[in-house]
Amino acid sequence: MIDYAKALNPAQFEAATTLDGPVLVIAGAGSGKTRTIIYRLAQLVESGVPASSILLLTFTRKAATEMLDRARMLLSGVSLPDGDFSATQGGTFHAYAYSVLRVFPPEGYAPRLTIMDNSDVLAALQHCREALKAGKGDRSFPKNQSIQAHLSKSRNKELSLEAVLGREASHLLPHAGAMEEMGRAYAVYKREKNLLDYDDLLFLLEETLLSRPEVLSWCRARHSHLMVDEYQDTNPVQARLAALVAGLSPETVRALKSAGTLAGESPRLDRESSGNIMAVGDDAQSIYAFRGADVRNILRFPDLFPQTRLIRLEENYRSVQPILDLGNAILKHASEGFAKRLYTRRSGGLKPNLIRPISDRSQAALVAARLVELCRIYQPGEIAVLFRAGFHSYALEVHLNKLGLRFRKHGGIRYAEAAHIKDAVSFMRLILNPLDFTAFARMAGLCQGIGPKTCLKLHRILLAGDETALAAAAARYPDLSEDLAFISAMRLADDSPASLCSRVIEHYAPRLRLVYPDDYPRRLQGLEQIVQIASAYEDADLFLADLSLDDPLREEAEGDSLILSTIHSAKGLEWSAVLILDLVEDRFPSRHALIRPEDYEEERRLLYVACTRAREVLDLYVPSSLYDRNSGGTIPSVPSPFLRGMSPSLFSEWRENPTGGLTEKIRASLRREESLAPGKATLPPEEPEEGEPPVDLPDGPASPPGRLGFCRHRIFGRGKIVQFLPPDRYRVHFPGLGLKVVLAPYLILEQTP
DNA sequence: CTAGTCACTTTTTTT
DNA sequence: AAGTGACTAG
Repeated sequence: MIDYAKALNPAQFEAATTLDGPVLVIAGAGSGKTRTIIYRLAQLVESGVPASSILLLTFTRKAATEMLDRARMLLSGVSLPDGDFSATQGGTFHAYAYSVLRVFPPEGYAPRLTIMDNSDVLAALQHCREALKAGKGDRSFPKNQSIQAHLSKSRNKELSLEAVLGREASHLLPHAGAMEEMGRAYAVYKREKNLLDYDDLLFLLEETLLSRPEVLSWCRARHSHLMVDEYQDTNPVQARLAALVAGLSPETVRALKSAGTLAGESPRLDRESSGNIMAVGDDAQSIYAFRGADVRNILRFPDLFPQTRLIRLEENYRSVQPILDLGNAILKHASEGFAKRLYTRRSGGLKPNLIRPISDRSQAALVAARLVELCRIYQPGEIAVLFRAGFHSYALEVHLNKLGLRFRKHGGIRYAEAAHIKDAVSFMRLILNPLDFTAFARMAGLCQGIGPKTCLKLHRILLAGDETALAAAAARYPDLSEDLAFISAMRLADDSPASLCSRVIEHYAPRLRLVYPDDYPRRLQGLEQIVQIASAYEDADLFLADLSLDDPLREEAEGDSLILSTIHSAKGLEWSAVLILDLVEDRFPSRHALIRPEDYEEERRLLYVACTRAREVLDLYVPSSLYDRNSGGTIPSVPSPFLRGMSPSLFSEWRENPTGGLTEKIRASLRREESLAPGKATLPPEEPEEGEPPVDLPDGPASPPGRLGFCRHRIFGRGKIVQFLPPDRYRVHFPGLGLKVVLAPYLILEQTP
């Protein structure tokens, strides 16, 4: 038997041994959350709950399998009726939704559903755009990328498109009608072709569970115990799905859906259900609001389940105290007061390093040198470089390649979205789903002489279902004829996913050689890899779904590679040494997050998440200048407002000297140093200083008189209004921060005498 | 209609 | 650095 009381602290013990009823665990960063979940799994199985009745929803399937592996190790040697955790299902909400919808296809859909990834959606939107002639010749019309982002946001946040645009892209409001029209065309497109996008998975599952009691019962019977990790990052549908499966009545969920909250209503559990749900999360680590996640979900969990037992894990086992001090300092300035203070019993530890390279170019060199140094102390897999956005690491990647340092990049481009993989996959998709126009277009487009128009024509023939007519039309294009013959042969073959895969590659390889003559071998190797992965599957459609949902191709040898990762992809992970890049304004916080206070706060939590990934070493890089692709030169940068004004005692400060070495700076804060520099005013975000804005500002076109003058902004402080941008924005110059465009409601105008 | 070239912007984060 | 739009020659 496992000695749970010995292995866990009292709070963890309580969480791991509370097996019935709703539980909410608020787990601070590094507080042993994973450990607690693992022990609870073990405890559940020990107490006789079949492993197959436990559903573990996490943010990646990798996180789920990792937990299950560790649980299996824990229970090895303990003989149990059903100790095999492979029976436990775990993964994302999306993967779970697919697993149900696959068994119960929604009304109007054929049983074999194909899941679209990002680029498939863009291709589909392009198609709709052409069909509708939307925004033709209009340069101000949004790009597909942006249309996709806003349509999806509108669904996930459950707001009208207009509301979403009004909040974050009001310049697109004139196009709201056309965008909505495209959205409708896109919905029709998906349905006709039997395709689902990521959002459909969630909403169609909800629709199914609400309208078909037998499916709901099936789900509840299948999984009596539900655990949801990273609950602070669930969006409203996800929260409703979890609540439904856990036993909340469909009526209650409907009320929740229409009102957004349960005002006055008292939630009801269905009698048949167990109400066994454990939500785990940390409101201070909520970083997915951009895709509709709502922190209020975790705060209101007890309203949904009134009998909820609330457990807090507060002791930190991960980081040394100086790192926690910085984390606490970051949260201290947060506008919503998180009553949170991380502490550890670990004593000692180094202060985080605050390093100021001369430019972002030299930052890459310094980081690379530092990584070499750290590799002498830690395994490469114990070291990570984190950054705000995928492209921030490009310069570093070049350097690492030059030095021959192996690294793995997390986040950014997905392996499964590489062109050659998508090519091969589109053959497989077409074999499974003849209606999949997206795949058809991709395949046909590979053939010489076929463009978008021909493609459309051919597909129309294909839809009519006349095989001979299609063959006749394709006769003009020998490549295509071959492809079609190959596909119909494969449809009859009924191969295993792996052999299907290898036969597709065999067929596609000559084409690959023509299209990518330069790196043909590398790409072919990448393709062979997917055969390996496919061999783990019994059903080809499951394999393809996972390819879109989980990117299993990303797995590679770990341990001997450094990790480069976006902060979002670093969620839930930890390393001995963590280096954070580009802590300067415009990059971190991202320039997109400066307009609305709530976005700005999310950036702050993002930095908090990044810092709390580190166990022992934490380096923060603040380059003094950034390469500017417009001018071709470098421009001075402003340190991130999250760091300005922080006590210098939190850091060891280093400055790059002209020879490329580092000099330690003793007890001088960024802020002091900056205000010593002549002519450069500094404006710490939370306590703005008064400063005369420069007079030689570019003046905008004529604006209503009397409206210009000075104003205040909660984050940026006092600034001079330079230009009024109808209908509701101002261009304002903030001393030390430069020009910003700000929404009028966030400004307090000063009276001009 | 396709396919190639050129200039231009755009670019957060994920399922 | 990649994707997009416009333009032109076949």
